[in-house]
Amino acid sequence: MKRPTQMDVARLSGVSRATVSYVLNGQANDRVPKETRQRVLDAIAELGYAPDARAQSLRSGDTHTIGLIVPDIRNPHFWEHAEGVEQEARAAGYRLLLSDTALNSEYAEDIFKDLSRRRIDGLILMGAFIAQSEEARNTLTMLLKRRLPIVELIDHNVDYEVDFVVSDYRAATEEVMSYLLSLQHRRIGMIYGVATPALAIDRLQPYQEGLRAAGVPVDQELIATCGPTIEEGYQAALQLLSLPARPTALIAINDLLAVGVLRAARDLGLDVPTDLSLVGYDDIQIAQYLIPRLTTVSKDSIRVGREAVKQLLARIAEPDLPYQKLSIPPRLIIRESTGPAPV
Amino acid sequence: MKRPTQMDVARLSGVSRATVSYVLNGQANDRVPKETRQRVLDAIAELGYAPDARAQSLRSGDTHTIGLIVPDIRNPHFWEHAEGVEQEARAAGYRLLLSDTALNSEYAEDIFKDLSRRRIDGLILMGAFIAQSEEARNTLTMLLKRRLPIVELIDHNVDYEVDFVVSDYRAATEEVMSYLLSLQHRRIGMIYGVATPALAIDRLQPYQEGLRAAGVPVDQELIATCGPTIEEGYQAALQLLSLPARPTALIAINDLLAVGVLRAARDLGLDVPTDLSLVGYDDIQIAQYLIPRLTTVSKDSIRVGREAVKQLLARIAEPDLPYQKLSIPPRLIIRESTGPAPV
DNA sequence: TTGTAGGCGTTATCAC
DNA sequence: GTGATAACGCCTACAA
Repeated sequence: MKRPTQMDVARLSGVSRATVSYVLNGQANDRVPKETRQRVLDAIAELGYAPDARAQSLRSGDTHTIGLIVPDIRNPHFWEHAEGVEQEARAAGYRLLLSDTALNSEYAEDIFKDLSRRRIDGLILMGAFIAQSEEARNTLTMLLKRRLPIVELIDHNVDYEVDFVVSDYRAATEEVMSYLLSLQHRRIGMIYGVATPALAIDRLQPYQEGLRAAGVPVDQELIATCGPTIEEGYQAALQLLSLPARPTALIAINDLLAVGVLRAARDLGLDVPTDLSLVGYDDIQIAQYLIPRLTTVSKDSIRVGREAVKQLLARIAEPDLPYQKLSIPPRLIIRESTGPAPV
Repeated sequence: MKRPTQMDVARLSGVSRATVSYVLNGQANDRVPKETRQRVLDAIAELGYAPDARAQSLRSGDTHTIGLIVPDIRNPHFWEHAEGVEQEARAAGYRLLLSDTALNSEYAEDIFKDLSRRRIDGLILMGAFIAQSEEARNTLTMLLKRRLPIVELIDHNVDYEVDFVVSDYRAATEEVMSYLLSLQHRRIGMIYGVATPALAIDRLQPYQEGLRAAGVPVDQELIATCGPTIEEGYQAALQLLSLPARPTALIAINDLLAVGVLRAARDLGLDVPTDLSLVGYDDIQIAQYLIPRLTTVSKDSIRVGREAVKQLLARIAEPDLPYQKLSIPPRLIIRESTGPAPV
C-alpha cells in the first residue's frame, strides 16, 4: 500500500509523467486533449494520488509554511493572536509550524535551527523575549542574514530590523492613568508579571509618568514584579493588598494576572470595585464574563494576528520592501472592575 | 546570499559531497581523518550551513512532523492538551503542523488533503467531530488506508479504527451525580454546549441515568443544548435559570461554559453556591481562581496530550501494533461552586 | 580514506 | 500533444 506517485498515475492512464503534471497544473486545457485529461483524472481519483509537497517544495523553493513561535502556550492571550494568524495563513494557503518556547530561551535556539532546516517561508515571533540567550540570538541573526521574512508580534524592543505589528500600550495606559486619577485614586499599584523586565515597559513608563504628572510620587513598593502565571499574579496581589497602606487601584499588565488579583482581593475580603479598582490588558475572551466584568485595555488580538500574516506575506512576495511597523491602537474598555477610590 | 548547500561546504573545505555527509551523520569517526573532519566543520560554521530538511525527508521518507488538528483555537481546553502534545513531540524531535478547523467541517477536508500531501508522519486529532462532512470523512479514510498513524484525543465516537486517548467522563459524571444528589439537589440542569450532538454523550448519559436511578424524572426542559462559546453558555444559563421551577444545580459540559453560567447567575442575582450549584469539566487553568472557585472534573490535559504523542510515536515505530485505547480517568475536584440545595 | 552515481517525486525545458 | 531529461539537495552503496 505504498503511496502512489506521478509515475503510477502515468502508468495507469497510459501517458507519460509530464502529461500528468500538465493536467495537474492546469496547463492541460490547451495541450492535453479532453479525453486524455479525463483518463488522467480518473487514474488520480482511483489511486487517491496526491502530489508530494516535499518534492514540489524542493523544486519550487517555497514550503508554504510559516513558523509560529509562541512564548507560552497556556496564556490565552497568545491563542487569540494565534487564531488570527491561523485564519489569515490558511486563507493564503499557508500552514503553521507551531513551537512553544515555554518561556525557556534554551529551547529557542533548537527551534530556530530546526525551522531554518525546514526552509520555512516566513516566521512569526510572538514576543521578542524569545531571543534572550546568546545562542538563540545568533541563530536568529543568521536567519535574518538569510533574509528569512520575520514579523514580530506584541513587542518590539530589540535591536535587529524586522517587520512588526504591535499594540503600543503607551497611549492607552496614559488614558488608564488619567481615568484612575480622575476617580481619585492616588495609591495605584502595578502587577508587573513579566518573563523579561523590558517586556511591558510600554505600560510601566506611562504609569510612572502619569503618577508624577499628577504630583503623586512613584512608590516602588507598589510595583510588584513577578512571573507571568496566574498564581504569581495572585501571590503578588496578596502581598500588595496586605500592605499597611494598601493601594486602592491595581493595574495588572495582562488579564490573566488580573484574574489572580480578583481572587486575591476576594480572599482578603476586599470588594472590587468598592475597595479596589482593577484594570487589565488584552481583553481576553473571558474578561467580560468575570465577576466583576473586567475593565481592560483591548487590543483586538485576532486582527493583530491577521495583520502580522499580511505583512509577512507582503515581504515574502517582495523581499526588498522597507521594514514596516504597524501599530494597532488598543483602547480602554471600562466595565465593572473600576470605580471611585474609597474615602 | 543564497543558502549554502552541501556542495558549497564540500568546495570550501576541498572534499567531496559525500565526505561532508559522512561528517554530518557522525559516521565520520572511523572514516574521515580528524583533520579533514575539522576542515569540514569549519566550513559548515563559516557558511552557516544547515541541511535541507525537505531533501533529507524526500530521501529518508519521514518528515518528523506531526499534524495537530484543533477544533477551536480559542477554547483553553484544547490548548492545555496542545501543551502536552508540544512538549512530548519536541522531546522526540518532532514538530507540530497546526490547523484549526474553526469548528467548520468544510475546512477539514482541505486540511486533511494538505497534510496528506505534506507526508506528515502522524496526525493528532482533537475531537472526532472534525470528520463530519462526507468529503472530510472520505479523505480521512484514505489517510487511514495509507496507514497514516492517527491518534484521537478527547472523543472517540467514530467507526474507524485508530488509536486514541480519552478521558471517559462516564465514571466521573456518575460521581458528580451522586455528589449533587447527596446534596439534595433534584432539579439538576445541564448546559450541553456542543458543536456536534454526539460529542458529550459521556456526560449526558450518566447524567440522565443518575437522575433516573434516584427516581428523578429526566426533564428535557432542563437540558439546554447550545453552541460551545461562552456567550452561548451564558445565554443558555439565563434561560434555564429563568424557568418558573428553576434548577438548583447546573452541570456545564466544560469550564468555559461554566464561566458563562457564573455570569448569568450573578446577572439574575443568584448566589453560587447558595442558590445554585455549578459543576464544570476540564479544570482549565483559571478554574481554581474563579469566584467562586469552580468545582470541576479534572482530566490532566497535559498528560493526555503527552500520552497521545507517545502512542503516536509507538505506532510510527511499529505500524502493526494492535490499536490502543488509553483511558485516563478524570476525577471530580470539589471546590466552592457547589453546596447543599436551597430549601 | 575519499569520490562517484543513483534515486527520492516534482516540474520545466526541450525535442519530436 | 506528448515524451525524455535535467535539476532541486541529500544520503548511501559501491567503487577506487
